[in-house]
Amino acid sequence: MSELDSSTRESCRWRRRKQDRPAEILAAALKMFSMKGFAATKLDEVAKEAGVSKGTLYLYFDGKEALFKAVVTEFVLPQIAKAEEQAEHYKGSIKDLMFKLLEHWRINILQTELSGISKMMIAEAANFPDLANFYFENVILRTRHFVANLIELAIARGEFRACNTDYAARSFLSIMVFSAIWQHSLAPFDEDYDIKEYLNTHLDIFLRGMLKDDQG
Amino acid sequence: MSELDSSTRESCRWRRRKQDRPAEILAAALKMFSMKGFAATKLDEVAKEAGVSKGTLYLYFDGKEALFKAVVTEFVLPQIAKAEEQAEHYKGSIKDLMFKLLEHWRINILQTELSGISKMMIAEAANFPDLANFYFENVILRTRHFVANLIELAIARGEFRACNTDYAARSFLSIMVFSAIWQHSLAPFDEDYDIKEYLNTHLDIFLRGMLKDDQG
Amino acid sequence: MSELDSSTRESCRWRRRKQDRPAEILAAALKMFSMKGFAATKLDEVAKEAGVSKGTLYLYFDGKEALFKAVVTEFVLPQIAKAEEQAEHYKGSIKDLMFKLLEHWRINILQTELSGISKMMIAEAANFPDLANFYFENVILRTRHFVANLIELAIARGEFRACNTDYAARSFLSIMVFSAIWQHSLAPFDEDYDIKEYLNTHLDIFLRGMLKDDQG
Amino acid sequence: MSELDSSTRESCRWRRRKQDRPAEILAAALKMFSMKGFAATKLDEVAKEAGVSKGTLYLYFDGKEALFKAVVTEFVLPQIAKAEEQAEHYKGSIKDLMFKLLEHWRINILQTELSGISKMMIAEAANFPDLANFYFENVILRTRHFVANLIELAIARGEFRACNTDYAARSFLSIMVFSAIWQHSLAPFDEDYDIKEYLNTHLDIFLRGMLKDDQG
DNA sequence: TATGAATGAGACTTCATTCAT
DNA sequence: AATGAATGAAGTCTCATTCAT
Repeated sequence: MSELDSSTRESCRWRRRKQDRPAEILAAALKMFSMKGFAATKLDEVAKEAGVSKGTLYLYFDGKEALFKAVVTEFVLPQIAKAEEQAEHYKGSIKDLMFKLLEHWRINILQTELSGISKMMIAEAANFPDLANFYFENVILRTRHFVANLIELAIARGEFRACNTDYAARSFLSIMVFSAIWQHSLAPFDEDYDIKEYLNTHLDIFLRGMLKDDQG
Repeated sequence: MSELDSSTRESCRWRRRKQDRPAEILAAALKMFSMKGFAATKLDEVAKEAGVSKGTLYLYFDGKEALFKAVVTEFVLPQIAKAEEQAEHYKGSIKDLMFKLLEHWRINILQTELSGISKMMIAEAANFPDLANFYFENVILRTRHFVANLIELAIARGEFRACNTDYAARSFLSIMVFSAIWQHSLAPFDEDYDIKEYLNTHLDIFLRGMLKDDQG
Repeated sequence: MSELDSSTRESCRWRRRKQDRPAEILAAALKMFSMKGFAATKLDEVAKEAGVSKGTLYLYFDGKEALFKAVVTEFVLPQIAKAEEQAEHYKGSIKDLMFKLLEHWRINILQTELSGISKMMIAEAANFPDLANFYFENVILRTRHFVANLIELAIARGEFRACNTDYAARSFLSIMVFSAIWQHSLAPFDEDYDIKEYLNTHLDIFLRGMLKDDQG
Repeated sequence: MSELDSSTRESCRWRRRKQDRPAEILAAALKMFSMKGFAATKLDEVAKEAGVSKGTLYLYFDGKEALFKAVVTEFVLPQIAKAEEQAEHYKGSIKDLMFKLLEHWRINILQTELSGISKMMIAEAANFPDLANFYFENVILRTRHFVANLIELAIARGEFRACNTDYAARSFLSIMVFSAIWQHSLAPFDEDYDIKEYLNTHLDIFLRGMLKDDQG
């Protein structure tokens, strides 16, 4: 991996690329934190995973907590922006959009290290109140409004039946969040677990429950 | 258990309460572990919460890991037995039974410390593989079969539409598990969160999605 | 063991014999201390070996150190008295007396728990200076004088050649002490070790080295 | 080793002396272990003695037991090699060689910290069976064969009388081992103890007991 | 007298953090 | 910028000792 990458960057293959260091460290930290949790992750491991020395971590981050917070904030916001963008330009039924969103979620989040962030926040919310608050405001609330607006739109269009859009959005989002959490906890023990099937089934039930009777 | 015991120990107000110690310690440990996670919980805190000294913990449990495992195994199995029993004697529609189950879940689990166990297992599954496996087999699979059977019955009765019962059960259960996890993570930041409303909305959607068109 | 003993004492078989407690505890302590050393011996083990509760130890001894000191002082002095008495009444050559002494040593000390005391003192001398001093004065010096006197007598009798009796006594005694130490350390690994053969060979060499040339 | 290294590390007066640390720590550990025994030695003391912090010990050794084992194995084997080498090149009587060996033992072992190893093994053999076994095989048996061969040679040469060479070797070695043990236990209380006199007397007796009558 | 539950000081060990190189 | 040896605070665990019964 490093061989190929380095050859594509400038001409100095033999020297380590300093501009990539933060990203490499963040990726390593995301991997370790989401695997083992905050406390059980040793900075030694993160450093080794990132291919740097332990001291180097401190050149880029103020410490373990700061690294943890950086992982959450750096990786999570771009994803939300992407989702919102995807929705904005979408022409078609809300039902189809929701399907698309889940598919995107499955491919770009669930099946990557990014899904670990959900588990990390769940596990460490009580130990990092300010981070949890940031996450809640900027991730949870923002996506909830986003989804609630979609549902409202669907109701206005006559696609969904009238309902409490806020709680309907919570329901939809809990499908997504739970799938991410599961991925990083008990899914490894759940032998015949098929993410796609799970998401489709759950979305199917959700949509049948939301659509107006004359739809579907 | 408490009724009988209390009559025999009335006289010993001070120390020497060997019979009660394990339960007191387990309760304290559940509280601390579910609040702060395994690693972030100090045995000092558990001891203080239980009203004993640090050394006393070791009279009843072999160490921190053993205590953690005991918390999970001791508290979780009785709850499942209760749920199964409740279902067994139920006369009425599956729809109503599901409503009852969620209500029981809300009152006896979500609003007690017991809901912390779900978060603990999610957070520590990777660090306690054998415990996670035990939990998966004895809690997840068992409840999943239990719910899948209910759904199958509902389909046989013509109450629910035909579907993949295994994944439908996963959907239903993920509602429950997620509500527990939420309770111990971001719910404190979710100011206008109403558990009852959340559960009802989600169940409503679920049932609308499951019921045959001529039902409801 | 307890059945027989108790039946021979008074009539109360069912009650524990309080007058034996200290001796039972000392015997148990000697066993454990000589096996595992002072620090590695737990009072729990001593109590269990003695068949009493841990708290009972404190009724008879002031603590672990006091118990250790009692083991050394209680067991060791009677043995010396015995040896001295044996020598006093002996009619015969010093050579034969030394053989008898070693035989007595082998049978009554080496092959019993008592030999552990030597190892204990060697191992713990630096940690128990006052005990070591007591042991040195009352055991080492006393026996050294005793043996030196024997050698002096043998020289006077023309049985042994003239020599530094003090150091000759040290040599003889180091045979005895070393055999005891070996017994409780590496003898278990020394598969074809035969105590009797060892003592006889060593004594044989010693005597050949001490006897006047015309003796033997 | 020290010559070369010292020239390369002259400049680093402060920290960062990875090359020397293990030896410094081992020396400190040997001192403390042989003084106080395994259990009574605190790693704090070893660290202080070695001039490093407690944590540093763990950079070089896996823990207290590993440190103890390292002390035994690292210090003991070179000594045996030296003794064997000394004997191999010796021209002269076995009697003189034994005198030389004891002199070497006195100067290079007894009067240095190295003699503490004997006491340590005696004291802790039961608590470290695998280490004791290693010590027995590689130290005791090896030196016993070495000495037995010398005695056999002396007999073949007509220098010593015929005897059980194995047990004669045990006798000779027990002189050496005992002198080391004594050094680290009761010698401090033995005010007029003179190592040289002790060894010479004991060797004198041993040799008189071993030599053929026409020798000496 | 005897018990054994309870204690808490003290040891080993880990690991985030620092800093001279 | 990067290293990694060194640190020491903090946590887990043990066990001699106490004391109410």
